Amino acid sequence: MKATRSKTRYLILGLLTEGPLSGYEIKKVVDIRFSYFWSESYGQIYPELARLAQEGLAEEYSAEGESRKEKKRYQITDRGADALREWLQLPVEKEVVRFELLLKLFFSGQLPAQAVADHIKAFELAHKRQLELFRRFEQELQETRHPGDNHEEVLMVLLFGQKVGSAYVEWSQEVLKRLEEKAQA
Amino acid sequence: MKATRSKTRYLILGLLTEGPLSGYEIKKVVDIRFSYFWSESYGQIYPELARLAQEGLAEEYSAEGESRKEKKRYQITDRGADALREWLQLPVEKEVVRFELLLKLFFSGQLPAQAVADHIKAFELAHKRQLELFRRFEQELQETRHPGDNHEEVLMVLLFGQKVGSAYVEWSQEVLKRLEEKAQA
DNA sequence: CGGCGCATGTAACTTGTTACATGATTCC
DNA sequence: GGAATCATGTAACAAGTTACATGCGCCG
Repeated sequence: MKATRSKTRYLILGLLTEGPLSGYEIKKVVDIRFSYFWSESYGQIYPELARLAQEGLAEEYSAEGESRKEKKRYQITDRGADALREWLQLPVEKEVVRFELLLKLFFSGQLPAQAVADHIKAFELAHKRQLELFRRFEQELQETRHPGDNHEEVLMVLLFGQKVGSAYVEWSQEVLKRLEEKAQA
Repeated sequence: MKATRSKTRYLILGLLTEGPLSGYEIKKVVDIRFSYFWSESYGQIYPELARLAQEGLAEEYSAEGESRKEKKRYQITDRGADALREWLQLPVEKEVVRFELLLKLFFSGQLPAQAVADHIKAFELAHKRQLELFRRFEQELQETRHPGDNHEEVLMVLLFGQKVGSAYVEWSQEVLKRLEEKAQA
């Protein structure tokens, strides 16, 4: 059974439903907007765009007014939109996560207590910062919303980041407390 | 820069600190105990065990009393323990997560509301079940604890699963509520 | 005109999964 | 005796990252 087809193509098709984009722009959007739940590299994006074009799910787009060459934008085709919808309806595969931090915590008996605490603190700090970014992004969103966009969806995805991020931070604080108690015992 | 070395070897070394194990047993432990934050396949484990043995970080272990052949257990060497400790102290790399569910939610404008709700419900159910498993595992732990084991560490890792799992479930419920409101509007 | 950011792409590599081959042992 | 599970391993493939090559256009 070939369970997994790469999801890169559907990410691309999804983004193209909002308008034509180049490979470079796709990478930008993913890095900036999706960073907390997705990632893609150029090595994935460019070949996949070429495949999509070859299979007729996307096609090169030439702007009317703009004679800007050197920017190869693609737009989605009807067949591409069908393929996207089909995939959207398929059940979500079990997500595979790998938390190096938890591995290190699990085996931290081999280590001075301070070293583990440092790992946890770094994790806590990173996610506190991320929560701050979420907060700012949410405000930004409230100011620019207008009907017809996918605002509600964006907010629900954002809420995921916020809820999970908060759980990370709370957990960090609880664990740091326990590590301290343990050190004093 | 070659940032990432595979972490499989450190997982193995970590498990071997608690006693000799075979490849098959390692897979079992990871599947049962680590499933919510780690995964490994035989295709990773067996070759890595061979490499560890070749590099002198682990070695084949022959049980004294047991003449059970067909079971190739490995034990960690001093050099292996050093390598593990060294890795444990290195900063944790940024975890890469990919949530297909969020991708589908993000693009769900292309889809009937019911289809998205089904995805969320499946996610909610899966994590509710997982929380139930956590609860049972925690009880089991309380009954079998004794000094010298890595009980505190196990509990802290478990707490992560519980906190994050709860966040997943809460988020699901909030999103389902929003989807319903949206459908009625 | 030099450097930086924009932009496209690819080749080499690493990582990881899956499917298969093979055989022993256990339990019904 | 047949099914399930224990057990080890590998080969083929899929997925994904990184580093590099290349060149344009703009700004100071």
